[in-house]
Amino acid sequence: MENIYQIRSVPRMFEEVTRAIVNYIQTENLKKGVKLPPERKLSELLGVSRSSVREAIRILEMLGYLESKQGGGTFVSQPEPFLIPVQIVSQYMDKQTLKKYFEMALLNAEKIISLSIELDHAEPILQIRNTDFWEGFSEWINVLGSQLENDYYLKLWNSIFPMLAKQGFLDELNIGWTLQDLLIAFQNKNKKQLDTFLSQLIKGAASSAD
Amino acid sequence: MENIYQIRSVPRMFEEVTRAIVNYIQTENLKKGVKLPPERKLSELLGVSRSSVREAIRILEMLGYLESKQGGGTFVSQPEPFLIPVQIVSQYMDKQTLKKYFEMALLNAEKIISLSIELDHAEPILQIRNTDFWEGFSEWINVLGSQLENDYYLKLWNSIFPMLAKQGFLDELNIGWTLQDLLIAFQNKNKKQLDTFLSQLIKGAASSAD
DNA sequence: GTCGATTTGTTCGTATGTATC
DNA sequence: TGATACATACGAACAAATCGA
Repeated sequence: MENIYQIRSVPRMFEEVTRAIVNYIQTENLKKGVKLPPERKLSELLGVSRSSVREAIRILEMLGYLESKQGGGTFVSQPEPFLIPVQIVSQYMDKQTLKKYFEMALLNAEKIISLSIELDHAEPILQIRNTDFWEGFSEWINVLGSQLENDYYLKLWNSIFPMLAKQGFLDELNIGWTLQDLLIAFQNKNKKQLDTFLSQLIKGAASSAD
Repeated sequence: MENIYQIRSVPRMFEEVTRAIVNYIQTENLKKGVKLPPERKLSELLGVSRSSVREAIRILEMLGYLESKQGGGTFVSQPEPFLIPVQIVSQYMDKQTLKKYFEMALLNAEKIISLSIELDHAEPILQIRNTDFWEGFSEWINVLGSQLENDYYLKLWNSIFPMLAKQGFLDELNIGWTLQDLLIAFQNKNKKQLDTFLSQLIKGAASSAD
C-alpha cells in the first residue's frame, strides 16, 4: 500500500508558492475580485523567481482560484474551489468546509453501495483487514467501487477521503456500530438498515461541526 | 447570463500546450508510466518556449495526469483524471466517458432535489424561463442548490453540466416527459414519481452510449 | 563506485503586447 | 494621446537529480 500522502521527498518551489498564495488569500480573507500584488512583487516577497510564481498562478488559475489578465493583474476568482488537490491544501481547513467534503464523499460511497447491491456480484464474504473503522470502510468502498462500470464514484471518494483523514475530521465522529454490522446488512441486502447506518454518519458529522 | 465557455478571447500558450499534450497522449494511447519527450524536445516540436511547456506540465501534474522527476523525466501518470477543467478537454470525449460524467452529475442533482424536498423551503411556484429541457433543468437545479447549506453538490453539477452540453451529449437523450411534469412532482413532494423520472434519465443515457 | 550524459528544477534578463489612468 | 504598470513569452544559464556505461 503506497502512501498517498507522501507526494515527493523534495518539495518544489512552485508547490510551496501555491500553498503560500492560498494561505495568503485565506488568512487575509480576500474575496473575489481582489487584486493580488504583481508577479514581480510576489517573487520578491516570497524570495523566488517570477517563473515559479507564474507556475503557481497557472495552477490556481486552472482551479478557478485566480484569474489573471495581461496588463491588468492577477485577481482572486473563487476563493473556495471544489476539490482542491491535496498538495495545495494548506495546513488548516475549517470544520464547515470539511463537513461539506465529507457529505460529498459519503454521497458517492452510498451510491457505490447501492449500485453494488443491485448488481448482485455474488460477493464473497468480505475480509476487511483494517481494524480502524474508517480505514476499513474505505477499503470496503474500494473493493465495491472497483467492480463498478462507472469508476468516477470511487475516484471522487478517494480524492476526498484521504484529505479528511489527514485533517483529523473523521476521528471526531463517534459511531454507534461496527463495520461488521454494516457488512452484514450489506450481505443481507437490507437497504433500510444500511440507510439508517449511513444517515447516522451524516448526523454525527453535523453535530461534530459546531 | 455570462458565457461560461468563453474563458478569454486570446488563448494563451500554456493552454494550447496543455491541450496539445493531452491530445498527444490520447491519440497515441499512452498508458501509465510511459515517458514523455524531454521538455526541450517538446518546446522544439511545438514551437514554443520551454517555460510554456513547463507551465502546461505543471497543470497536468497537479491534475494527476503527469508526473515529473528531476533528472528522470516526465511520465504519464493517470491518463484519465477525474474532473478535467473544461479548458483542458480536447475537442472529443468518447461517449462512455461522457456517460460516467453524466451519471456523476445526475447523482448530485438528485441529492439537491431530495434535500430540497426535505428542507421544505416553502418554495414559490417555479418559473423556468428556458424552453430547452436541459437548460431549464439546470436552471432549476441552480435555484434549489443555491439554497442548500452544502453548495458542493451544485458546484459539481455546474462543473460537469456545461461540458456535457458543449459536447452535445445531452442532445441525444430523449425524454418522455417535460420539465413541468418534474416540477409538479416536486411540488407535490411525490418522491416516487421523481425517482421514476430521474432513473429514466440514467437509462436514456445508457442506451445512448452504445 | 565513478564518471559523464541526460533531464528536470530554478533563476535571471529581455522584449512585447495589453490594460489602466 | 501618452506614460506607466503588468502579464506574456522567450531564451540562456546554472544547479541538482537520475541513469547507464
